[in-house]
Amino acid sequence: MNIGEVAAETGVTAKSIRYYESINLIPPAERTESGYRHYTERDVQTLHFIKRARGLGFSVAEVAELLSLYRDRNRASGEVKAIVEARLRDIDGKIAELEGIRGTLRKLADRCHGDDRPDCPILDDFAGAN
Amino acid sequence: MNIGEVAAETGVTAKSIRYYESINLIPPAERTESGYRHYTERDVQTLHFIKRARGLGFSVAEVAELLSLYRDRNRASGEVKAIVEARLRDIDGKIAELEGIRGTLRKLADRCHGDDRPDCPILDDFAGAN
DNA sequence: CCTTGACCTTCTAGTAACGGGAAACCTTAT
DNA sequence: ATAAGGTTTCCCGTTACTAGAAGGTCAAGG
Repeated sequence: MNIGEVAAETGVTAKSIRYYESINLIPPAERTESGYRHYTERDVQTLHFIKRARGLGFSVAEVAELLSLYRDRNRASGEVKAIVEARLRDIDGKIAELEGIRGTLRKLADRCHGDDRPDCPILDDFAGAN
Repeated sequence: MNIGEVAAETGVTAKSIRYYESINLIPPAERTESGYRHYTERDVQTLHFIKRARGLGFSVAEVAELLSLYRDRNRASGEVKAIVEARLRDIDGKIAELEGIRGTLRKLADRCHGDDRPDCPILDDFAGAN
């Protein structure tokens, strides 16, 4: 398969596939005589793995770790779980932060009448008024 | 005040202050004879405003809009509120996305024993096993 | 055989919002 | 006078790509 077919099948763009190759997330693809990249079913599976992990918010660096654990038939599942737990803590922190912000903004927005008048508690707050 | 003093007082780094000037978020600072930037109390207030808005997750572009509304004594509070409501929708979307991911990862992590054995439902999932 | 259009190749530049660090200049204190 | 510490500009690096340019390749149709 060439890169376009793989892109269509995996949902990873050709640009991204080349990018992943350039940063060594995936090994360099085989080339046809004319220089086109050529992929096997195994490469497609790897890209599915990457897409899934990226979709769950893992950074490319984390995906690289996960992939290397995936390829190591002797890995300890504890290592994988540790990465996932770290990501979960990260997510919990982000959700908490966003909820805090949401609470603040919700209160400010509710106190702003939001019409043509210039009076605005939101801007007053940002400007430091109490 | 020097840039360093302003940085200390506002919590915005000198680097960021120069950056904000470079992108015209704030007007160019006055300069002393020798070229040092010189700030007034008003500049400090503006930076407090920026810091507050950035801390609530508004992009620099949004902060620029908010600042210009803040400076316009005739603005309609509705414009401000619209920006905040848009940000709130954005936050709701992000929280929902993160909660979805969290649910998925939580389930996967709970099914992984996380010890020295290689067997790992997390990697199985990423690899496409059902 | 030639052309056309859809692919493919590499390369560069841009994105958001700065942080790091270099080289050179200024200020303040001793 | 000199040392320490602040400031200046400038360029690179960060994340994970996307956009686009210039040019080679492949398959189909006339």
